[in-house]
Amino acid sequence: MATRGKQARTQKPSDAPEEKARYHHGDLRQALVDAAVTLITEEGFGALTLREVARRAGVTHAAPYRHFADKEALLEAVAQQGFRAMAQEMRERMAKAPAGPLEQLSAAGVAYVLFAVRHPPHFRVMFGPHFTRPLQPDASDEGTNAFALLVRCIEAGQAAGVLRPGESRRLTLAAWSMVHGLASLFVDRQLQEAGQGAEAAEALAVVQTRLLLEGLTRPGPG
Amino acid sequence: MATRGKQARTQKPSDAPEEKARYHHGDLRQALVDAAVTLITEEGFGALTLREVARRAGVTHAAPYRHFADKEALLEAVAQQGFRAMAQEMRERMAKAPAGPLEQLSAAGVAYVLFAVRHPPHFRVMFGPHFTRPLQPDASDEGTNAFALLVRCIEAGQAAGVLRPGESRRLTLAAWSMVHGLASLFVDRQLQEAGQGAEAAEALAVVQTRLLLEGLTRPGPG
DNA sequence: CATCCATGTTGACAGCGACAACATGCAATG
DNA sequence: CATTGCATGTTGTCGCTGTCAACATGGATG
Repeated sequence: MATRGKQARTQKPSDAPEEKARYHHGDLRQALVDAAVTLITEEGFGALTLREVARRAGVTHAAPYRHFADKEALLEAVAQQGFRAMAQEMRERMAKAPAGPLEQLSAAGVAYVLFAVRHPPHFRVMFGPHFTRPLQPDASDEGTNAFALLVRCIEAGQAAGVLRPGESRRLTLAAWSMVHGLASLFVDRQLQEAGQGAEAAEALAVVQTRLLLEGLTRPGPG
Repeated sequence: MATRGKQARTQKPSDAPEEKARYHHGDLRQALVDAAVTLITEEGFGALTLREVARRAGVTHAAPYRHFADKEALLEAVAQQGFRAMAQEMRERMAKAPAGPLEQLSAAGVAYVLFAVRHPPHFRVMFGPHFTRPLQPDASDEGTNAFALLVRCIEAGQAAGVLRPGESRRLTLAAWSMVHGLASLFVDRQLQEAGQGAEAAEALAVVQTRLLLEGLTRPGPG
């Protein structure tokens, strides 16, 4: 959405095989991705049609096939964009938070939930039932992997002695399940009572993150 | 799936307006629901077609419209069946668990995750992005509401003094988020490393439930 | 036995995903 | 600058789908 802009025009095509979209339309590939997201936002998944996406991008119904093998490939691009954006938002919020491991973990979790609330189409495509083939490895590599960020927070907290020791993946899975569940419930409109805005989601995420850290059981005497 | 069987045949149609399916086919309405679930399981959501569902039920392509207003109405029936089945499985597992509030809560959570793992199509339809209109109230009323079961467990635990006091809905949301997130991650194949079987899911759900109760932070001295 | 109406069928239409054949225009090459 | 190649976009087509209207059928009711 923000990190777009035209690419360098003097580059050889063989240098950047992924960004080959600047001929007639300018950047049809990205325009199609954006149109798909807008369409899902406005009309829902049932209205997501390759032909309508093409219409909104101002091209004919077969033009998308020059950039995507099929409808699913377009959704894969949406998912990849989503994974990148989510990881970036998490990193940004963590940078603004205090340096402590618990604060970093909380920031990561809140950012995870907030991304889902602010970008429901991306979140749903990323984790929804829309893919028949597994997502390309690029969608889960280092720079775009939110899970890796959680793992690092957890291990830092264990190293600092503020988190329960043991297999870090267990703790990570607990944190991931919590924020993913909260995000899913928001996106799937199961939490209407709690309010729909990003502020409500943020407040809820903060509270729930703390609950996860401290546990549901009654705190010991003292 | 199991609780089917032909309904009483001597009943007046006006007495049971919901179960009006036993004329030519016998019970086409339920057969269509079952065929839809099977089709999703075998071929994925992309292959879910009213015409294919009709084919598998042995009727022509327009027959489903005598039982469902449109494709979405068929999915609504799948979701309702799912909500009922999930609540029932949770009740059954809670009945087999010890009577303590924590044990009951754990049983409810584990059953929630297990339902999702064992019935992915139902779970995805129930919480997925497939509906343009909100689910019928029947899908979220008493007998079919898993959330209500969680609330009762939480409040019982608070009354017994073993759970943190305060707004019960906050604790309930934490528990719901955890199990819903775990279930979603399983169903959406984000947890391949942890194994795919129901046993792996059950073990993981038990561990994660305990982690939620006790918290991620290091237990105090003593 | 006669009738009615819920249930199932047939036929049709517009829209969709996907492919093949064709048209266009940038850009590298001379 | 003119030529040419190939990435990009267009047109036309196919089978399939969701949905509707008109029609056929046969159990239940009298």
